Amino acid sequence: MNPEYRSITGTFDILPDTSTTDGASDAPSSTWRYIEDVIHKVMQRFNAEEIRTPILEPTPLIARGVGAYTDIVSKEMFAFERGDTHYVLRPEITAPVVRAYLQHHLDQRGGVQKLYYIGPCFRAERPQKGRYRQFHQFGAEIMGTDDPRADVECIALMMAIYEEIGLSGLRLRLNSVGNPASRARFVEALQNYLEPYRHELSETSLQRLEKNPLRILDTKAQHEQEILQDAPVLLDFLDEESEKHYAEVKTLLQDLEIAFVEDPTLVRGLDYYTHTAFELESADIGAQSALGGGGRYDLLAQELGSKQAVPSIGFASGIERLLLAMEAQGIEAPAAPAVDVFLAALGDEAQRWVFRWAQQLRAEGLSVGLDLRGRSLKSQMKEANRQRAEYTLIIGGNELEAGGAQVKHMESGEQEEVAFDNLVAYLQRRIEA
RNA sequence: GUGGCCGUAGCUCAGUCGGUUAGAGCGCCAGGUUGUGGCCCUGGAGGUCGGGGGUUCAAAUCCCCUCGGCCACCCCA
Repeated sequence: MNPEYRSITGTFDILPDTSTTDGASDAPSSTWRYIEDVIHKVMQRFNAEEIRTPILEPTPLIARGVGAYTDIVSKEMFAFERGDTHYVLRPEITAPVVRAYLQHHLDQRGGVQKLYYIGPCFRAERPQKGRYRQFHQFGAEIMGTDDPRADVECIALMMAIYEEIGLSGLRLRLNSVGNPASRARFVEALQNYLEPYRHELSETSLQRLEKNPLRILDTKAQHEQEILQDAPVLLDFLDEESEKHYAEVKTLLQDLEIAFVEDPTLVRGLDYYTHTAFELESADIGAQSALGGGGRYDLLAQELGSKQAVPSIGFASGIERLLLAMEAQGIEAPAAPAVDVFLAALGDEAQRWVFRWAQQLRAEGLSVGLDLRGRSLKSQMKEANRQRAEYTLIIGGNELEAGGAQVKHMESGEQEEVAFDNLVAYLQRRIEA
Protein backbone atom coordinates (compact mmCIF):
# COMPACT_ATOMS: atom_id res chain seq x y z
CA MET A 1 0.00 0.00 0.00
CA ASN A 2 0.91 3.66 -0.18
CA PRO A 3 3.95 3.92 2.11
CA GLU A 4 2.52 7.11 3.50
CA TYR A 5 -0.29 5.14 5.12
CA ARG A 6 1.66 2.16 6.36
CA SER A 7 2.01 1.42 10.06
CA ILE A 8 4.92 3.24 11.67
CA THR A 9 8.34 1.54 11.57
CA GLY A 10 8.81 -0.62 14.61
CA THR A 11 5.10 -0.99 15.29
CA PHE A 12 2.85 -3.84 14.26
CA ASP A 13 -0.76 -4.89 14.05
CA ILE A 14 -2.05 -7.83 16.05
CA LEU A 15 -4.37 -9.68 13.68
CA PRO A 16 -6.97 -12.44 14.14
CA ASP A 17 -4.71 -14.85 12.29
CA THR A 18 -1.20 -14.99 10.95
CA SER A 19 -1.90 -15.26 7.23
CA THR A 20 0.00 -12.06 6.60
CA THR A 21 3.30 -11.16 8.19
CA ASP A 22 4.36 -7.77 6.90
CA GLY A 23 3.87 -5.25 9.66
CA ALA A 24 1.96 -7.70 11.81
CA SER A 25 2.64 -9.65 14.96
CA ASP A 26 3.75 -13.24 14.35
CA ALA A 27 1.21 -14.25 16.95
CA PRO A 28 -2.54 -13.89 16.44
CA SER A 29 -4.65 -11.83 18.82
CA SER A 30 -5.89 -15.02 20.48
CA THR A 31 -2.34 -15.79 21.60
CA TRP A 32 -1.98 -12.29 23.03
CA ARG A 33 -5.24 -12.75 24.86
CA TYR A 34 -4.04 -16.06 26.23
CA ILE A 35 -0.86 -14.50 27.58
CA GLU A 36 -2.79 -11.63 29.10
CA ASP A 37 -5.18 -14.11 30.70
CA VAL A 38 -2.27 -16.00 32.24
CA ILE A 39 -0.78 -12.78 33.56
CA HIS A 40 -4.07 -11.70 35.14
CA LYS A 41 -4.56 -15.15 36.63
CA VAL A 42 -1.11 -15.44 38.17
CA MET A 43 -1.15 -11.86 39.41
CA GLN A 44 -4.45 -12.60 41.09
CA ARG A 45 -2.88 -15.63 42.73
CA PHE A 46 -0.24 -13.37 44.26
CA ASN A 47 -2.98 -10.94 45.25
CA ALA A 48 -1.60 -8.18 43.08
CA GLU A 49 -4.10 -5.55 41.91
CA GLU A 50 -4.20 -4.13 38.42
CA ILE A 51 -3.38 -0.50 37.80
CA ARG A 52 -3.79 1.29 34.47
CA THR A 53 -1.99 4.54 33.89
CA PRO A 54 -2.01 6.82 30.85
CA ILE A 55 0.22 6.10 27.91
CA LEU A 56 1.04 9.80 27.82
CA GLU A 57 3.04 11.12 30.75
CA PRO A 58 4.79 14.39 31.55
CA THR A 59 8.35 14.27 30.25
CA PRO A 60 9.89 15.44 33.53
CA LEU A 61 8.40 12.44 35.34
CA ILE A 62 10.16 10.06 33.00
CA ALA A 63 13.37 12.05 32.92
CA ARG A 64 13.52 11.96 36.69
CA GLY A 65 11.96 8.58 37.27
CA VAL A 66 14.01 6.67 34.73
CA GLY A 67 17.15 8.77 34.96
CA ALA A 68 18.48 11.55 32.79
CA TYR A 69 21.67 9.66 31.93
CA THR A 70 19.99 6.50 30.75
CA ASP A 71 19.83 5.71 27.05
CA ILE A 72 16.07 5.70 27.35
CA VAL A 73 15.87 9.32 28.35
CA SER A 74 18.85 10.67 26.47
CA LYS A 75 17.98 9.25 23.05
CA GLU A 76 14.98 6.94 22.95
CA MET A 77 11.97 8.99 23.98
CA PHE A 78 9.03 9.85 21.79
CA ALA A 79 8.50 13.28 23.26
CA PHE A 80 6.72 16.37 22.05
CA GLU A 81 5.43 19.67 23.22
CA ARG A 82 2.06 21.36 23.02
CA GLY A 83 1.64 24.75 24.57
CA ASP A 84 3.81 24.70 27.66
CA THR A 85 3.37 21.01 28.44
CA HIS A 86 6.01 18.43 27.61
CA TYR A 87 4.57 15.04 26.79
CA VAL A 88 6.23 11.68 26.37
CA LEU A 89 4.92 8.32 25.26
CA ARG A 90 5.90 6.24 28.27
CA PRO A 91 9.05 4.18 27.71
CA GLU A 92 8.33 2.06 30.79
CA ILE A 93 5.72 1.87 33.50
CA THR A 94 7.46 1.90 36.88
CA ALA A 95 7.78 5.67 37.10
CA PRO A 96 4.11 6.17 36.13
CA VAL A 97 3.02 3.67 38.79
CA VAL A 98 5.08 5.43 41.46
CA ARG A 99 3.58 8.69 40.24
CA ALA A 100 0.08 7.30 40.61
CA TYR A 101 0.91 5.89 44.03
CA LEU A 102 2.03 9.28 45.26
CA GLN A 103 -0.64 11.28 43.43
CA HIS A 104 -3.48 9.20 44.88
CA HIS A 105 -1.88 8.52 48.27
CA LEU A 106 -2.25 4.79 47.79
CA ASP A 107 -0.31 4.18 50.99
CA GLN A 108 -3.45 5.41 52.78
CA ARG A 109 -5.25 2.26 51.71
CA GLY A 110 -3.07 0.64 54.32
CA GLY A 111 -0.54 -2.13 54.05
CA VAL A 112 1.77 -2.98 51.21
CA GLN A 113 0.56 -2.04 47.74
CA LYS A 114 1.07 -4.81 45.24
CA LEU A 115 0.24 -3.39 41.83
CA TYR A 116 0.54 -4.89 38.38
CA TYR A 117 0.12 -3.63 34.84
CA ILE A 118 0.01 -4.73 31.22
CA GLY A 119 0.33 -2.25 28.40
CA PRO A 120 2.22 -0.69 25.53
CA CYS A 121 5.46 1.26 25.89
CA PHE A 122 7.42 3.26 23.37
CA ARG A 123 11.10 3.70 22.63
CA ALA A 124 12.60 5.32 19.54
CA GLU A 125 15.14 2.62 18.81
CA ARG A 126 16.05 0.83 15.64
CA PRO A 127 13.86 -2.27 15.57
CA GLN A 128 15.33 -5.75 15.58
CA LYS A 129 14.38 -9.18 16.83
CA GLY A 130 12.61 -8.78 20.17
CA ARG A 131 12.78 -5.00 19.98
CA TYR A 132 10.10 -2.68 18.70
CA ARG A 133 9.23 0.97 18.95
CA GLN A 134 5.87 0.13 20.39
CA PHE A 135 6.22 -2.91 22.57
CA HIS A 136 4.26 -4.41 25.42
CA GLN A 137 5.25 -4.81 28.99
CA PHE A 138 3.74 -6.44 31.99
CA GLY A 139 5.12 -6.10 35.46
CA ALA A 140 4.43 -5.65 39.12
CA GLU A 141 5.52 -3.25 41.83
CA ILE A 142 5.48 -4.16 45.50
CA MET A 143 5.47 -0.84 47.30
CA GLY A 144 5.82 0.16 50.91
CA THR A 145 8.18 -2.40 52.38
CA ASP A 146 11.91 -3.02 52.37
CA ASP A 147 11.49 -6.57 53.60
CA PRO A 148 13.61 -9.00 51.56
CA ARG A 149 10.57 -11.21 51.32
CA ALA A 150 9.04 -8.60 49.04
CA ASP A 151 12.07 -8.92 46.75
CA VAL A 152 11.64 -12.64 46.59
CA GLU A 153 7.89 -12.49 46.20
CA CYS A 154 8.40 -10.14 43.27
CA ILE A 155 10.83 -12.55 41.63
CA ALA A 156 8.62 -15.52 42.43
CA LEU A 157 5.68 -13.72 40.85
CA MET A 158 7.62 -13.07 37.67
CA MET A 159 8.84 -16.66 37.53
CA ALA A 160 5.36 -18.03 38.15
CA ILE A 161 4.10 -16.44 34.96
CA TYR A 162 6.80 -18.07 32.83
CA GLU A 163 6.17 -21.31 34.66
CA GLU A 164 2.44 -21.11 33.94
CA ILE A 165 3.14 -20.48 30.26
CA GLY A 166 5.36 -23.54 30.31
CA LEU A 167 8.76 -22.08 29.51
CA SER A 168 11.84 -23.82 30.79
CA GLY A 169 15.59 -23.42 30.79
CA LEU A 170 15.52 -19.74 31.68
CA ARG A 171 18.35 -18.12 33.58
CA LEU A 172 17.77 -15.80 36.51
CA ARG A 173 20.69 -13.50 37.22
CA LEU A 174 20.93 -11.81 40.59
CA ASN A 175 23.01 -9.07 42.15
CA SER A 176 22.92 -6.42 44.82
CA VAL A 177 23.91 -2.82 44.28
CA GLY A 178 23.74 -2.16 48.01
CA ASN A 179 22.47 0.91 49.73
CA PRO A 180 23.63 4.43 48.82
CA ALA A 181 26.37 4.50 51.44
CA SER A 182 28.01 1.27 50.35
CA ARG A 183 27.56 2.12 46.70
CA ALA A 184 29.17 5.50 47.17
CA ARG A 185 32.28 3.83 48.57
CA PHE A 186 32.34 1.41 45.68
CA VAL A 187 31.93 4.14 43.09
CA GLU A 188 34.84 6.02 44.59
CA ALA A 189 36.99 2.92 44.50
CA LEU A 190 35.95 2.21 40.92
CA GLN A 191 36.74 5.72 39.81
CA ASN A 192 40.13 5.55 41.46
CA TYR A 193 40.84 2.23 39.84
CA LEU A 194 39.88 3.47 36.38
CA GLU A 195 41.71 6.78 36.64
CA PRO A 196 44.98 5.41 35.18
CA TYR A 197 43.07 3.87 32.27
CA ARG A 198 41.24 7.06 31.37
CA HIS A 199 42.88 7.38 27.97
CA GLU A 200 41.89 3.82 27.08
CA LEU A 201 38.20 4.26 27.73
CA SER A 202 35.56 4.97 25.11
CA GLU A 203 33.84 8.30 25.04
CA THR A 204 30.63 6.92 26.47
CA SER A 205 32.48 5.17 29.26
CA LEU A 206 34.27 8.40 30.11
CA GLN A 207 30.95 10.13 30.38
CA ARG A 208 29.63 7.37 32.56
CA LEU A 209 32.70 7.61 34.75
CA GLU A 210 31.45 11.05 35.75
CA LYS A 211 27.69 10.74 35.59
CA ASN A 212 26.86 7.14 36.15
CA PRO A 213 29.94 5.04 36.98
CA LEU A 214 28.10 1.81 37.73
CA ARG A 215 27.04 1.41 34.15
CA ILE A 216 30.65 1.12 33.03
CA LEU A 217 30.46 -2.37 34.49
CA ASP A 218 28.18 -3.64 31.78
CA THR A 219 30.28 -2.35 28.91
CA LYS A 220 30.53 -4.74 26.02
CA ALA A 221 33.83 -3.42 24.70
CA GLN A 222 36.36 -6.23 24.84
CA HIS A 223 39.21 -4.00 25.93
CA GLU A 224 37.22 -2.34 28.67
CA GLN A 225 36.07 -5.74 29.89
CA GLU A 226 39.73 -6.68 30.27
CA ILE A 227 40.49 -3.53 32.21
CA LEU A 228 37.57 -4.31 34.47
CA GLN A 229 38.86 -7.83 35.18
CA ASP A 230 40.78 -6.59 38.19
CA ALA A 231 38.47 -3.76 39.14
CA PRO A 232 36.97 -3.62 42.59
CA VAL A 233 33.87 -5.75 43.00
CA LEU A 234 30.63 -4.16 44.13
CA LEU A 235 29.73 -7.00 46.44
CA ASP A 236 32.92 -6.45 48.45
CA PHE A 237 31.73 -2.99 49.35
CA LEU A 238 28.34 -3.89 50.73
CA ASP A 239 27.95 -2.72 54.30
CA GLU A 240 26.40 -4.87 56.97
CA GLU A 241 22.82 -3.88 56.21
CA SER A 242 23.18 -4.44 52.47
CA GLU A 243 25.02 -7.68 53.01
CA LYS A 244 22.26 -8.91 55.26
CA HIS A 245 19.52 -7.97 52.83
CA TYR A 246 21.26 -9.70 49.96
CA ALA A 247 21.95 -12.84 52.00
CA GLU A 248 18.34 -12.99 53.05
CA VAL A 249 17.11 -12.68 49.48
CA LYS A 250 19.34 -15.55 48.42
CA THR A 251 18.21 -17.72 51.30
CA LEU A 252 14.56 -17.08 50.58
CA LEU A 253 15.03 -17.84 46.90
CA GLN A 254 16.60 -21.13 47.87
CA ASP A 255 13.68 -21.82 50.21
CA LEU A 256 11.34 -21.40 47.25
CA GLU A 257 13.65 -23.49 45.08
CA ILE A 258 14.05 -20.70 42.58
CA ALA A 259 17.36 -21.23 40.81
CA PHE A 260 19.56 -18.20 40.18
CA VAL A 261 23.12 -17.28 39.31
CA GLU A 262 24.93 -14.41 40.93
CA ASP A 263 26.28 -11.85 38.50
CA PRO A 264 28.29 -8.99 40.01
CA THR A 265 28.20 -7.05 36.73
CA LEU A 266 24.42 -6.80 36.71
CA VAL A 267 23.65 -3.21 37.67
CA ARG A 268 20.90 -0.68 37.85
CA GLY A 269 22.67 2.53 37.12
CA LEU A 270 20.84 5.21 39.01
CA ASP A 271 21.16 6.50 42.50
CA TYR A 272 17.71 5.58 43.65
CA TYR A 273 18.19 1.91 42.88
CA THR A 274 19.17 -0.07 45.91
CA HIS A 275 19.96 -3.62 46.90
CA THR A 276 18.43 -6.27 44.71
CA ALA A 277 18.82 -6.29 40.92
CA PHE A 278 17.76 -9.21 38.73
CA GLU A 279 17.24 -10.18 35.15
CA LEU A 280 15.63 -13.18 33.51
CA GLU A 281 17.28 -14.41 30.32
CA SER A 282 16.52 -16.87 27.58
CA ALA A 283 19.26 -18.30 25.39
CA ASP A 284 17.04 -18.86 22.37
CA ILE A 285 15.37 -15.57 21.50
CA GLY A 286 18.23 -13.79 19.75
CA ALA A 287 20.47 -10.95 20.79
CA GLN A 288 17.86 -9.29 22.96
CA SER A 289 17.95 -12.07 25.47
CA ALA A 290 16.32 -10.41 28.46
CA LEU A 291 12.78 -11.59 29.01
CA GLY A 292 12.38 -9.35 32.00
CA GLY A 293 14.20 -7.67 34.81
CA GLY A 294 13.78 -5.55 37.85
CA GLY A 295 15.11 -4.41 41.13
CA ARG A 296 14.62 -2.50 44.31
CA TYR A 297 14.18 1.25 44.21
CA ASP A 298 13.86 2.46 47.77
CA LEU A 299 14.70 6.07 46.93
CA LEU A 300 12.68 6.71 43.79
CA ALA A 301 9.57 8.05 45.52
CA GLN A 302 11.62 10.72 47.23
CA GLU A 303 13.27 11.51 43.96
CA LEU A 304 9.77 12.28 42.71
CA GLY A 305 9.04 14.54 45.64
CA SER A 306 7.68 12.27 48.32
CA LYS A 307 8.58 13.37 51.84
CA GLN A 308 8.51 9.81 53.00
CA ALA A 309 10.53 6.97 51.61
CA VAL A 310 8.46 4.33 49.79
CA PRO A 311 10.76 1.32 49.68
CA SER A 312 9.68 -0.74 46.69
CA ILE A 313 10.66 -3.48 44.32
CA GLY A 314 9.35 -4.32 40.90
CA PHE A 315 9.88 -6.22 37.71
CA ALA A 316 9.01 -5.56 34.08
CA SER A 317 8.80 -8.10 31.27
CA GLY A 318 8.32 -7.92 27.53
CA ILE A 319 5.41 -9.73 25.91
CA GLU A 320 7.08 -9.83 22.48
CA ARG A 321 10.07 -11.62 24.01
CA LEU A 322 7.82 -14.01 25.84
CA LEU A 323 6.23 -14.82 22.49
CA LEU A 324 9.67 -15.43 20.97
CA ALA A 325 10.57 -17.79 23.77
CA MET A 326 7.27 -19.65 23.40
CA GLU A 327 7.87 -20.05 19.69
CA ALA A 328 11.44 -21.24 20.27
CA GLN A 329 10.22 -23.87 22.70
CA GLY A 330 7.26 -24.92 20.59
CA ILE A 331 4.66 -23.75 23.10
CA GLU A 332 1.33 -22.98 21.48
CA ALA A 333 -1.48 -20.96 22.94
CA PRO A 334 -4.99 -22.39 22.72
CA ALA A 335 -6.71 -21.62 19.43
CA ALA A 336 -9.24 -18.85 19.21
CA PRO A 337 -12.72 -20.07 20.11
CA ALA A 338 -14.92 -21.13 17.21
CA VAL A 339 -18.60 -20.31 16.81
CA ASP A 340 -21.13 -22.60 18.41
CA VAL A 341 -23.62 -22.49 15.62
CA PHE A 342 -23.80 -21.13 12.08
CA LEU A 343 -27.18 -20.21 10.61
CA ALA A 344 -27.51 -20.96 6.92
CA ALA A 345 -30.56 -19.54 5.18
CA LEU A 346 -32.13 -20.26 1.84
CA GLY A 347 -34.44 -17.65 0.42
CA ASP A 348 -35.62 -14.24 1.54
CA GLU A 349 -38.06 -15.41 4.15
CA ALA A 350 -35.53 -17.78 5.67
CA GLN A 351 -32.97 -14.98 5.73
CA ARG A 352 -35.28 -12.86 7.84
CA TRP A 353 -36.00 -15.79 10.11
CA VAL A 354 -32.30 -16.49 10.55
CA PHE A 355 -31.48 -12.88 11.18
CA ARG A 356 -33.95 -12.76 14.07
CA TRP A 357 -32.89 -16.13 15.45
CA ALA A 358 -29.24 -15.19 15.46
CA GLN A 359 -30.13 -12.38 17.81
CA GLN A 360 -32.15 -14.71 20.04
CA LEU A 361 -29.53 -17.43 20.23
CA ARG A 362 -26.91 -14.84 21.08
CA ALA A 363 -29.11 -13.56 23.86
CA GLU A 364 -29.04 -17.14 25.15
CA GLY A 365 -25.28 -16.91 25.28
CA LEU A 366 -24.40 -18.89 22.17
CA SER A 367 -21.88 -17.59 19.66
CA VAL A 368 -23.57 -17.44 16.31
CA GLY A 369 -22.27 -16.94 12.77
CA LEU A 370 -24.36 -16.13 9.73
CA ASP A 371 -24.10 -15.05 6.13
CA LEU A 372 -24.30 -11.34 5.39
CA ARG A 373 -23.98 -11.48 1.65
CA GLY A 374 -26.93 -13.56 0.51
CA ARG A 375 -24.77 -16.32 -0.86
CA SER A 376 -25.58 -19.84 -1.96
CA LEU A 377 -26.20 -22.56 0.58
CA LYS A 378 -22.99 -24.21 -0.49
CA SER A 379 -21.06 -21.01 0.18
CA GLN A 380 -22.73 -20.68 3.53
CA MET A 381 -21.74 -24.24 4.42
CA LYS A 382 -18.16 -23.46 3.45
CA GLU A 383 -18.29 -20.40 5.60
CA ALA A 384 -19.63 -22.44 8.51
CA ASN A 385 -16.77 -24.84 8.01
CA ARG A 386 -14.21 -22.06 7.95
CA GLN A 387 -15.61 -20.63 11.15
CA ARG A 388 -15.25 -24.09 12.68
CA ALA A 389 -18.90 -24.04 13.68
CA GLU A 390 -19.87 -26.91 15.90
CA TYR A 391 -23.41 -26.98 14.49
CA THR A 392 -24.99 -25.52 11.39
CA LEU A 393 -28.71 -24.80 11.16
CA ILE A 394 -30.13 -25.03 7.69
CA ILE A 395 -33.35 -23.14 7.18
CA GLY A 396 -35.23 -22.88 3.92
CA GLY A 397 -38.84 -22.92 2.79
CA ASN A 398 -39.27 -26.57 3.77
CA GLU A 399 -38.11 -25.94 7.30
CA LEU A 400 -40.26 -22.87 7.76
CA GLU A 401 -43.23 -24.90 6.68
CA ALA A 402 -42.35 -27.85 8.89
CA GLY A 403 -41.63 -25.61 11.88
CA GLY A 404 -38.21 -27.11 12.52
CA ALA A 405 -34.62 -26.55 11.42
CA GLN A 406 -32.17 -29.03 9.97
CA VAL A 407 -29.39 -29.15 12.55
CA LYS A 408 -26.10 -30.51 11.31
CA HIS A 409 -23.25 -31.53 13.55
CA MET A 410 -20.30 -30.48 11.44
CA GLU A 411 -17.67 -32.86 12.64
CA SER A 412 -19.73 -36.04 12.33
CA GLY A 413 -21.85 -34.78 9.47
CA GLU A 414 -24.96 -36.07 11.21
CA GLN A 415 -28.08 -34.05 10.70
CA GLU A 416 -31.54 -34.09 12.22
CA GLU A 417 -34.66 -31.98 12.30
CA VAL A 418 -35.31 -30.02 15.49
CA ALA A 419 -38.53 -28.14 16.12
CA PHE A 420 -38.04 -24.39 16.45
CA ASP A 421 -39.52 -24.54 19.94
CA ASN A 422 -36.84 -26.97 21.07
CA LEU A 423 -33.89 -25.34 19.31
CA VAL A 424 -32.48 -23.36 22.22
CA ALA A 425 -32.64 -26.24 24.64
CA TYR A 426 -31.26 -28.65 22.04
CA LEU A 427 -28.26 -26.49 21.25
CA GLN A 428 -27.53 -25.47 24.82
CA ARG A 429 -27.58 -29.04 26.01
CA ARG A 430 -25.08 -30.14 23.39
CA ILE A 431 -22.82 -27.17 23.39
CA GLU A 432 -22.27 -26.99 27.14
CA ALA A 433 -20.43 -30.29 26.92
C1' G B 1 22.82 6.73 14.91
C1' U B 2 26.09 2.70 12.27
C1' G B 3 26.60 -1.95 9.51
C1' G B 4 24.98 -6.59 6.78
C1' C B 5 21.12 -9.27 4.13
C1' C B 6 16.45 -8.98 1.58
C1' G B 7 11.83 -6.67 -1.34
C1' U B 8 7.83 -10.64 -7.84
C1' A B 9 -0.20 -12.10 -6.43
C1' G B 10 -3.28 -12.32 0.40
C1' C B 11 0.83 -16.31 1.79
C1' U B 12 5.29 -19.41 0.24
C1' C B 13 8.16 -18.90 -3.82
C1' A B 14 9.81 -19.74 -9.40
C1' G B 15 11.25 -16.46 -13.34
C1' U B 16 17.82 -12.55 -13.74
C1' C B 17 23.88 -14.13 -19.98
C1' G B 18 17.86 -7.89 -20.71
C1' G B 19 13.60 -10.12 -25.50
C1' U B 20 6.34 -11.36 -27.18
C1' U B 21 0.11 -10.71 -23.04
C1' A B 22 5.02 -12.15 -15.58
C1' G B 23 4.15 -17.94 -13.56
C1' A B 24 3.18 -22.15 -9.80
C1' G B 25 1.25 -24.10 -5.21
C1' C B 26 -1.79 -22.63 -1.22
C1' G B 27 -5.68 -19.12 -0.01
C1' C B 28 -10.02 -16.28 -2.02
C1' C B 29 -14.58 -16.28 -5.46
C1' A B 30 -17.75 -19.28 -8.58
C1' G B 31 -19.35 -23.77 -10.98
C1' G B 32 -19.49 -29.31 -11.20
C1' U B 33 -24.07 -31.01 -7.01
C1' U B 34 -31.48 -26.15 -9.61
C1' G B 35 -31.17 -27.27 -0.70
C1' U B 36 -25.59 -29.24 2.32
C1' G B 37 -18.96 -27.96 4.40
C1' G B 38 -14.31 -30.91 4.69
C1' C B 39 -11.84 -34.68 -0.53
C1' C B 40 -11.70 -34.20 -5.91
C1' C B 41 -12.32 -31.64 -10.80
C1' U B 42 -13.04 -27.02 -13.78
C1' G B 43 -13.00 -21.89 -14.29
C1' G B 44 -12.23 -16.86 -12.38
C1' A B 45 -10.55 -12.60 -9.74
C1' G B 46 -6.11 -10.77 -7.88
C1' G B 47 0.44 -8.03 -9.68
C1' U B 48 2.49 0.26 -10.37
C1' C B 49 7.73 -7.18 -10.23
C1' G B 50 8.52 -1.79 -3.09
C1' G B 51 8.98 3.49 -5.29
C1' G B 52 11.68 7.15 -8.42
C1' G B 53 15.35 8.07 -11.98
C1' G B 54 18.97 6.26 -15.57
C1' U B 55 21.20 2.89 -19.54
C1' U B 56 18.85 0.37 -23.83
C1' C B 57 15.22 -0.67 -29.77
C1' A B 58 13.64 -3.44 -25.26
C1' A B 59 14.34 -3.69 -17.87
C1' A B 60 11.21 -7.96 -12.80
C1' U B 61 16.34 -8.79 -14.83
C1' C B 62 21.85 -3.86 -15.45
C1' C B 63 23.26 1.11 -12.73
C1' C B 64 22.05 5.15 -9.12
C1' C B 65 18.89 7.07 -5.40
C1' U B 66 15.00 6.22 -2.09
C1' C B 67 11.36 3.65 0.98
C1' G B 68 10.23 -0.71 3.61
C1' G B 69 11.41 -5.44 6.04
C1' C B 70 14.77 -8.59 8.65
C1' C B 71 19.22 -9.20 11.53
C1' A B 72 23.30 -7.17 14.29
C1' C B 73 26.06 -3.10 17.05
C1' C B 74 24.80 0.44 21.29
C1' C B 75 21.29 -0.60 25.07
C1' C B 76 17.24 -2.60 26.96
C1' A B 77 11.51 -5.35 27.53
